[in-house]
Amino acid sequence: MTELASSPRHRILETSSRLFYEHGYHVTGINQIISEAKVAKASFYQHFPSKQQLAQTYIDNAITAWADRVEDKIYNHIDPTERLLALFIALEKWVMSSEYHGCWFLNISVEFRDSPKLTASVRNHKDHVRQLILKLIEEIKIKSSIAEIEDIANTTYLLYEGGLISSLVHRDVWPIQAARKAVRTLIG
Amino acid sequence: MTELASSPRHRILETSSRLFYEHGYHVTGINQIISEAKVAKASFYQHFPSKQQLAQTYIDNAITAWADRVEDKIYNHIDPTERLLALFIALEKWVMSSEYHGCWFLNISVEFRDSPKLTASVRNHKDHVRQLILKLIEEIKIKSSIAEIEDIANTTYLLYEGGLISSLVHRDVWPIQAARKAVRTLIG
Amino acid sequence: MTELASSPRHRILETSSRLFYEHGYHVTGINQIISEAKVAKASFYQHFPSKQQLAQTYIDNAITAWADRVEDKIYNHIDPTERLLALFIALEKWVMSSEYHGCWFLNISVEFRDSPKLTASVRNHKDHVRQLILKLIEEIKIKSSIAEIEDIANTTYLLYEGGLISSLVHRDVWPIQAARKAVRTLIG
Amino acid sequence: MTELASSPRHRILETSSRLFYEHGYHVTGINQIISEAKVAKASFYQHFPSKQQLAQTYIDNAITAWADRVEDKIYNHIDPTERLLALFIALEKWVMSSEYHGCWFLNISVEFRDSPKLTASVRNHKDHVRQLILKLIEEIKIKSSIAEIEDIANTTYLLYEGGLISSLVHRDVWPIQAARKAVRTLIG
DNA sequence: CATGAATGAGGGTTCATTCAT
DNA sequence: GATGAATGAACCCTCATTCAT
Repeated sequence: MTELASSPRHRILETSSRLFYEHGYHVTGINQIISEAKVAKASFYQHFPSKQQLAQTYIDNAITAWADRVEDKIYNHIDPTERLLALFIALEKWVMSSEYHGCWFLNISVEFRDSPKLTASVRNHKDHVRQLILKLIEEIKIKSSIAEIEDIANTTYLLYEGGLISSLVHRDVWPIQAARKAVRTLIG
Repeated sequence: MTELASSPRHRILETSSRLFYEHGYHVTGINQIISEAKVAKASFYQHFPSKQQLAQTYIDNAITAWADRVEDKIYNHIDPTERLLALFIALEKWVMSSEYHGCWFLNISVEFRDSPKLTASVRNHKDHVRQLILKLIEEIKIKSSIAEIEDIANTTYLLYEGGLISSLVHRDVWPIQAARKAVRTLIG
Repeated sequence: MTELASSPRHRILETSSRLFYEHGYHVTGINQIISEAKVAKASFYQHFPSKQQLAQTYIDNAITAWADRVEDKIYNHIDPTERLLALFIALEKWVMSSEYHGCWFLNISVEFRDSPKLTASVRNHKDHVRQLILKLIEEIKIKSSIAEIEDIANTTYLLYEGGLISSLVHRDVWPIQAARKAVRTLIG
Repeated sequence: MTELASSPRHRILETSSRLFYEHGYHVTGINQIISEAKVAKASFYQHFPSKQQLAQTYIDNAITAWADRVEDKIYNHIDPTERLLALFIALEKWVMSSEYHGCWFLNISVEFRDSPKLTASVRNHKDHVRQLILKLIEEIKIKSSIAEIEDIANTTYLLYEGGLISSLVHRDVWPIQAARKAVRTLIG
């Protein structure tokens, strides 16, 4: 941590992250952010040149935080299969916590379909997710061909993403549970 | 047809649908809509009581249009398996047309995560999609148990949704192709 | 009566009179009038060239109606003093009916301080009221000098007007009752 | 003084007070106010949350200013009777200045007959005026009974209010002069 | 480094009025 | 004579941003 918990910059980031995630970028105004973060308006622009730039920082931070959290969950386990399933179980808990407002990154992709830079960040992140899944599948199916492994990885990735978005749509945990079940069957 | 192609109401609907889909609801202003639809501002409000209500109409129309288009594509085929795959193939064509800006309904779900009414419309629609897939799977796997069929339907649905959202994220057709391949394997 | 009770013109007049009186001219829109009067918009403009012109008609009608109503109340009595007091008693009943929203004419004078034509109508009307009071005082104080009678008439008029406006301000009947008491004392 | 004469807030208040008084609240738009006050639109809303709230501030200020001005005029005199009449004389001068557009407070009561908060402010103010008159009458009629004093106070108050509103209606100073004459007679 | 006042452009909505039928 | 669709201007208000201190 390079910044104190109560630094203005930190408060802006915390507050805006919460608001962007819960309600969306476009419906969240600067005034709401600075008011809830208890920061002066000019202070905001001292730390972030624009709202758009804040969004970029928000994404970058979210990507890092995701990686940290998920790697924790995964490498708690030793068994390769359990490592893969940990991905789904973590998501289940999150969805059930009723603070789920969709996937941070998919939401951004949708809200910023016009912004090449931000969508590229999300694309890169999701590519990493796919690589991670691929690596985990490799550990599980060590005897399978590369092509087969890639197919399973893609399928797993799509089930994961389908679970992410459908849990938002249906406001229920069943999609991510169904995804886990399908993956379980898939990897034998 | 109750309205001529050039009626103001029709033009508003066409224009706003395009803009909402391509760029999003919140970044599209009334001024942009009426200017591109070549309609006076008060004419807009003669036909729609509010921008929010226009969004609701937009969704309802999109749901109807989706059903029409998809049932066409599906029931062109006789073979049950081809019927199911037609769902994916149609999507592939759409994504490849480079006019793909994500799923109309998932986008709405994300952009309106705070609006219970609109998200309910999308949820209902996606439930219908799931029912449709279930029906198609039933035709294919006539000998399987209900539980098995339901699992396959859920998996297929999640792959479809995963393909929809991932095609937007990656701006590529591979996700929906991978989904089709997985479904092909799944239904044997 | 030159018009049927349900003619469009009549309905417009009835509705707008009620709305203008209860809420005011400027806060009452054409749309509200035609909607409550169940009249098409173009029909409205067939009968009245403008909203302003409707206001003029509204005033003129109100003035006539006032004269009709008041002369009724007054000439029910024979005793000159009771005739004068009838003016106040009628007002008391109106204020107590809790449908009192101020004096039709004073309200107009205030709401249209910029419009010479409408304020002139009200001024003429109030001059008539003053003449009426003068005539009634003359009947009562037949032995007094003209100057004395004029003073009493002016005082009575001012008490009446003060009662009218103060009943609105205080939303209570006491002002008009106090005015009546003062007049009673005044005329001995 | 907490604000310089040329502060935006001050200019908004000065301009809107003038416009509200001269032409009325509902016919005065925000655009007119900010244009004449030479203030940006957003600056307006930095100082006042809404036009309605500006009206409330306008009333409160007018009430304070009234009290200041009137107490000045009254307590310039020592003789109790002259103190009471000073109330009427001040009004005469104002009406004759030809900048008279009615009583600030009565105008508000009429224009905002639907707004309980604003009418309550006016009602309170007018109650204070009545108390002030009562106090002045007490000083004059020290030998009279309480009931008698109250009657005289009420009558004086109603004559004052009648003079206020009738000076607007007739666009002439005679009503307030007649009111003064009546009060003169009344207090003997 | 931190601030609150000030801003231009635009947000969504409603106004009184006119037009074609 | 009656209608509902269409209009330009104006409504009140909020946006992301900058400036002077």
